Amino acid sequence: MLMPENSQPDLRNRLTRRFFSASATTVAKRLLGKSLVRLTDSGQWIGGKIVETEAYLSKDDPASHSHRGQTRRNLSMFSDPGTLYVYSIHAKYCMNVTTERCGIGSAVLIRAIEPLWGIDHMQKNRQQIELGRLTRGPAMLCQAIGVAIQHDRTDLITSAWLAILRGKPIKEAEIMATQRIGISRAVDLNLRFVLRGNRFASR
DNA sequence: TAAACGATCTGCT
DNA sequence: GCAGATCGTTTAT
Repeated sequence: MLMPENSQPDLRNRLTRRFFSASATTVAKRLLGKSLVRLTDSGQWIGGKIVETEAYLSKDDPASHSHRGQTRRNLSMFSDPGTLYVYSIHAKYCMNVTTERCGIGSAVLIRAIEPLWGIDHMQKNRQQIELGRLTRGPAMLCQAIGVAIQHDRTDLITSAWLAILRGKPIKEAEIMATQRIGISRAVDLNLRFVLRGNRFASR
């Protein structure tokens, strides 16, 4: 399951702007199985495989931060596709990637990864040894890979330290759609996507 | 400027 | 499984 400690993510497999230029729902599904990687200050790539995402739409989605239009907080959600949107909630941070096109305001919340690279580094970041509680939730994930509010607006296509890479293709049957977690509006939309049976997804 | 509210997590049962 | 911590942003006064 887990990759050998010494294997490195291959930056040649980086996703393009085109990948993120689809609807949030499509991108949310397609991000499953991709690798989220971050270069630390000490020159080490850390991260893992995306196993859980949620789509937040621009229209007809009252749960989306963009629903009431642009504010200071959600500005980056309206940027070019492939831009990082980091927001704070409950004194923690969560990360999204914008989708579709500039000015739309749709994005995908990355909720959980399967730890693969730099596990020891992520454990230190979180003061958490247990793998099952290392990156299992959007705020845990951000803390583990050291993403915070100052990284809002980072371009995932060109950034030297943060990237998403292609992985083994995922079959539709491996994807499970459920209600999104922790929201009070538009609860009936099935916009949360999980790699079926993966132990690193939340819940 | 005050009050309320989260796209949450942790620690303790 | 549940109560409580925690703090930036939004909304009300």
